[in-house]
Amino acid sequence: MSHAVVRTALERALEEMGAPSTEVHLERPRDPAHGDVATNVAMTLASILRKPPREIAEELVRRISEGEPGIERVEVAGPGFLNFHLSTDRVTAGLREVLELDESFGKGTAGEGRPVVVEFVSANPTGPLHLGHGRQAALGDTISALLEWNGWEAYREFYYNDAGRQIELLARSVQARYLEHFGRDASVPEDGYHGVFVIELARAFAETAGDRYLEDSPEGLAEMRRFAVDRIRKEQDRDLSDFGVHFDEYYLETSLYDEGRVDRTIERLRETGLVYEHEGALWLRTTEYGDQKDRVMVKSDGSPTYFLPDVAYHLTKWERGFQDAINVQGADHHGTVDRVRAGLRALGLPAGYPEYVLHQMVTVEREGKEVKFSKRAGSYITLRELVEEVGADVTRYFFLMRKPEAHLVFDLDMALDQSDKNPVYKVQYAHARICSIFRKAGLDWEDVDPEAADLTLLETEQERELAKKLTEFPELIARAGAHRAPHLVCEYLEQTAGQVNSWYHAGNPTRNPQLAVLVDDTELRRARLALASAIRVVLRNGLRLLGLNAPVRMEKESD
RNA sequence: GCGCCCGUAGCUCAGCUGGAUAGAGCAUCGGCCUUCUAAGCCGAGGGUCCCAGGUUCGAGUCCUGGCGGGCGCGCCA
Repeated sequence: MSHAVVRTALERALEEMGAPSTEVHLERPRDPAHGDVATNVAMTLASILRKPPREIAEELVRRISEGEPGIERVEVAGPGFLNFHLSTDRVTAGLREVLELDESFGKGTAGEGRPVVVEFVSANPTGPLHLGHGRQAALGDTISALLEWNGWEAYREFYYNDAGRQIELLARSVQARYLEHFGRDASVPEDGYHGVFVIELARAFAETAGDRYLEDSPEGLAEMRRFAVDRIRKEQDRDLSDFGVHFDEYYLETSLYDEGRVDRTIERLRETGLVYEHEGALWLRTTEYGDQKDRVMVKSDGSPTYFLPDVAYHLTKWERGFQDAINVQGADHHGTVDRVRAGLRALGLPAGYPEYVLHQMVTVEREGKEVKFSKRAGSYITLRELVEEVGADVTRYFFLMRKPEAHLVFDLDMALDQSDKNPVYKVQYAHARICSIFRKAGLDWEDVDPEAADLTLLETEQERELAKKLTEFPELIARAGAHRAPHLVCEYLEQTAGQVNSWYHAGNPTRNPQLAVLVDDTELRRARLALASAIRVVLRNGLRLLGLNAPVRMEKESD
């Protein structure tokens, strides 16, 4: 790539000067006037060489500017920066690579094909998914995609807590509504589930089971539990599927008990010598590994706490061959991180396993005020309600556009706006506009032969900047993947779309026919079509990575 | 009280391994409509980067101490 030219030139010049070998840091200057590539080596070497940075910089310039191919000129600027201006062919040559690689442009190999399990959503089957789950679904799915783009083998996993007390409460809640359905006196437990969906569940259950469970019985409750969990799981699956999220595996907590993994985990922990009894309960000395306090594994009544199956579950990840595991969870669960890791370390797993991406909560605002309405769940807005109102693409993008650890304000007014003010539409429009140029020209993008185009004709500043932006895409994907940061992709797409839209509009034939893609000059037209085609590739790849559509044309929704 | 996260323009937020004059969108203001689609375009104003120290050629970024907000600190899940 273009940076390589500069790097080799710099390294050679430094060697000639007898400078100690250092990491040469190259960066893309924000201001185009500062050239295409810049470096601060002269400044970092100043103290080592005991020379003023500008003096070092000037010597480097003397050694480099002597006819280095691809480098048009080098300048010293500011306190000692070196600014490289590349020749246009060096800047635009990258476009050929974009077109050749097409759907795989942006892919990297950092993961070397290694497997990584990404756990996310992991909602209890006790009600409809809320917005926190939605954010998590978008994050987990996209982080998985980012890892795949960087050469990992991502495995999307959903852990079902189908064994605990919450399930019992759900069953009790359904039972109460069931009795009410038949006109009996009953009330939902105080800490039970009060949403409308419980009434729906009870009614549906009454329709299939009839009135034969009006007497309180273990069998009846078990039937209701099974029925409710099954229904809710199906509903959650449908909501996630409509949101474009699919899992490779649903791991059931009950299976940990059924397969004896929980008991085996206790045994293995006992062998570490970190287990002790206190006031009738069984504890693990997690403080040994940095936890705030020791944790109870088995309560004095003989039942395990949540901690134990959690450790057993994460142990299976390691045993299933995942040396890398990422958990996407709400930040309200961060208290469990240290203890789970401590439990795993006691069993010999490495520190820091698994890795966590903790995200903050979501609030929805309309006209600057928070809205909390919900028809079905009562106290919270469901994912489905939001998706039905603004669409899956907009919902996904909005959940991804902020870094996970920051609180997210979902602006409904902006989400419902179908103009370029809405970042999602802005990016999709940019893509559709480029596609429309090809329609207008009566061409398919496949018809564009990058080899036949003279890309040095793309010499306006706007086109050079655009070409640079497009060729930065792979680097961006690498960084976003390494940081587990989908929001960087959103930011990149929005910036790129802005540049694209402005390039497109500048070439409006009624205003500046000479700047239009479809100019009369055949050679220039060919070059611009190649650029347009490269734009299409990058925008589409970015949108797909985020799990959004890349529409060829935009249909206005009239309502 | 202890731990984690956040604090950047009126609002919502970016800001890479510490770099040049701190950026974007929304909102506001000014100018543009017979289109490679004006649900748009061009331009402008707007800043104590929470505060105080420190590290160094250089700090929004790193360190220490405060302040403000969120979350977590059960033999709950």
